[in-house]
Amino acid sequence: MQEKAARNSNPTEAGRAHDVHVDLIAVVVAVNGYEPCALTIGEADTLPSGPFELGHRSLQSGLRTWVEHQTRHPLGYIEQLYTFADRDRIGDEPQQRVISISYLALTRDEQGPGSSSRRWRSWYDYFPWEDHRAGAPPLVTDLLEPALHRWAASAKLEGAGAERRQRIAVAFGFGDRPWNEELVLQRYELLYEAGLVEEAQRGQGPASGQLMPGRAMALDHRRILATGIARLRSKIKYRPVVFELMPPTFTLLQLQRTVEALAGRLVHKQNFRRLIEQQELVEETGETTSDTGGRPAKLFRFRHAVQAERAAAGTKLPLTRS
Amino acid sequence: MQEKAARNSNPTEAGRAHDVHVDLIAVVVAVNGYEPCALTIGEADTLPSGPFELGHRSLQSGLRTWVEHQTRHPLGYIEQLYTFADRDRIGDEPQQRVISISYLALTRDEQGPGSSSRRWRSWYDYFPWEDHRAGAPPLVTDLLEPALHRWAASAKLEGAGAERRQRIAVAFGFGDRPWNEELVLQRYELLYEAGLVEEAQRGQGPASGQLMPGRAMALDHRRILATGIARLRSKIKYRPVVFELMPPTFTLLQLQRTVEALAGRLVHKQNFRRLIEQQELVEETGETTSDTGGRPAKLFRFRHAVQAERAAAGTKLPLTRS
DNA sequence: CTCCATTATACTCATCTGGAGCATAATGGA
DNA sequence: TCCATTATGCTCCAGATGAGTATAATGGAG
Repeated sequence: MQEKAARNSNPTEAGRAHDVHVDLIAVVVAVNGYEPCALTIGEADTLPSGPFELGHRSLQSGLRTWVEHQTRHPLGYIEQLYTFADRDRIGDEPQQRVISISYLALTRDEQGPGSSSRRWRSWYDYFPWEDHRAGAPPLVTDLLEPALHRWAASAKLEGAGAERRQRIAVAFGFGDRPWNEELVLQRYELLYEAGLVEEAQRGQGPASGQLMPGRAMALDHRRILATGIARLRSKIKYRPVVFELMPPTFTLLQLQRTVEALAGRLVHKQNFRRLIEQQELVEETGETTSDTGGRPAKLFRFRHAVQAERAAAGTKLPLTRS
Repeated sequence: MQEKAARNSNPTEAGRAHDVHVDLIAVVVAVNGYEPCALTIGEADTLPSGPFELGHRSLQSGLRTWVEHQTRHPLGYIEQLYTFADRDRIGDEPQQRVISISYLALTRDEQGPGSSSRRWRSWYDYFPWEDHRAGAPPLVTDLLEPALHRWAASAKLEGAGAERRQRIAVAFGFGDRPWNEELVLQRYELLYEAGLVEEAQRGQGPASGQLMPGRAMALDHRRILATGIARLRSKIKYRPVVFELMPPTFTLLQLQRTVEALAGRLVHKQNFRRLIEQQELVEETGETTSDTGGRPAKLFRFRHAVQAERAAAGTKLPLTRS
């Protein structure tokens, strides 16, 4: 009844509202051996997914069902990423509309049974330009930068070249700009726009032009993966989500290496510890391990209590205290 | 073809994937007279919305079409909010599944023609407990706090009461905890869970128990509005989106009052200016106005260039510089 | 057994940033 | 002319952050 009130007052609505196919799709992340990995299925590079059905209690539970069926891998933390619809990028004419509701899930790779259909692959296989842990990869300055600048130079409209150059510089940190690890999606979309990734050339006949290194994925899955990486890189900075990827106990260096794997860049060791400890995110277990070589390291565990205690603001407004 | 690869490897898929009705729904925000307003339609408290159709080029353009048809109001900035599916909250049995893809849009109230079907209403009409510009509203301590604590006390399971009390304290800033203006959705959901808002009692027969002040909305629109407010309150802190709500030129105090209207709390005047100016978000027009009383104020305009120049990180990791 | 490479952990120091408040400058109206 | 009011500039202080130095435990090489 209220349903009606909500829809009536528009002109083109003449009963021809039509239904749409809805897919649930997951970016499942784990960090294995300090490599950040995404879960894929089949031989193709495909993210786990499946249609949203009547039987599903909710979007999340539907997603859980699909992923666990397809990969035999249980999911822990889940959050919604984004809802995509314009699949025209892939080049298939939309006879019927498909919508993809994407999710980010964090787990650990407990090697259970049934791992045949599941495959972890480092996300840097798909985005080799994103790993700056050993400094900017040569690939960036040797291949990406010149290719992107050629694309900028090929702009037809007045001023469009300069605008492209600026977008490129901001996204990739060229010139004296800083590298911003969060701009994963912007970088991928720039490369797509410049025709430098395989997905951009699908449906265009035989491959034309030079492609940048990095595995392609099915459909628009690489874009969805980029969205997930960007979200995670952003989120680790203001929410204690890294711990979803850690074993129950760990050393501070293990924690640091995991963060570095995700962020794709190195952090200052002493300051990292200070940050973690002053926020009281962890507590000592009392045990130590010398598996790491050198002086034995204390083992810590996540203080689950912080989840409830805090809500983590992130002020950037000069609020008044009183 | 790859489509197939993506869907084949799951067990329950036996051709019975079914289609779903997809609605696009908008939280359209403007600040009128320092009151943050949402756009509603009809007599009911309903957000503008309409079904996603084959004719729509993309989700966003579909949304634009609906909102502009329903309200004759052009939209500027748009971003996706969240995709909702579990309408069971409203109490209607799902014969068919409905999915709502919600968007946040920012505009200014240029009073054009055809405003009959449009209606701006302060979002504090719906969430009176969210306006802390004049300090915590009496409503919070006089009504909400006792009612929520009664609910916490009514918990059956062991420990559940304490857990509820903690959630309440964090969400509303009780005890010596700080008020966090971003937790709009958590607060609404707590009140919903506690049965203190009208929506929670729909389909439950005649109203039972005491309701908190604040207008209800159709369906789950109030939850969607809460999501939009939360997103906006968070976003103004790290992206220059306020300017979408400002006239072309403005004084710094006008800008400040607008931010305060959105955040629901006061900011420190001098520090606010410092923040704005050091980030070079605005530039002087060279003119002044004395409409404000007292010493005439300089007029500023937004430096649109910053959109391109920066990408705004938000580091919270102790990165190494080299 | 000693030395050394390696990792862990504790401090120090300079700088930056954000929260607060004081002081001075222009207005219009009483 | 005085005053209320708003605008705007500047100082101060405390806590957070970036960076580096110093010391503590290990295991393994010689």
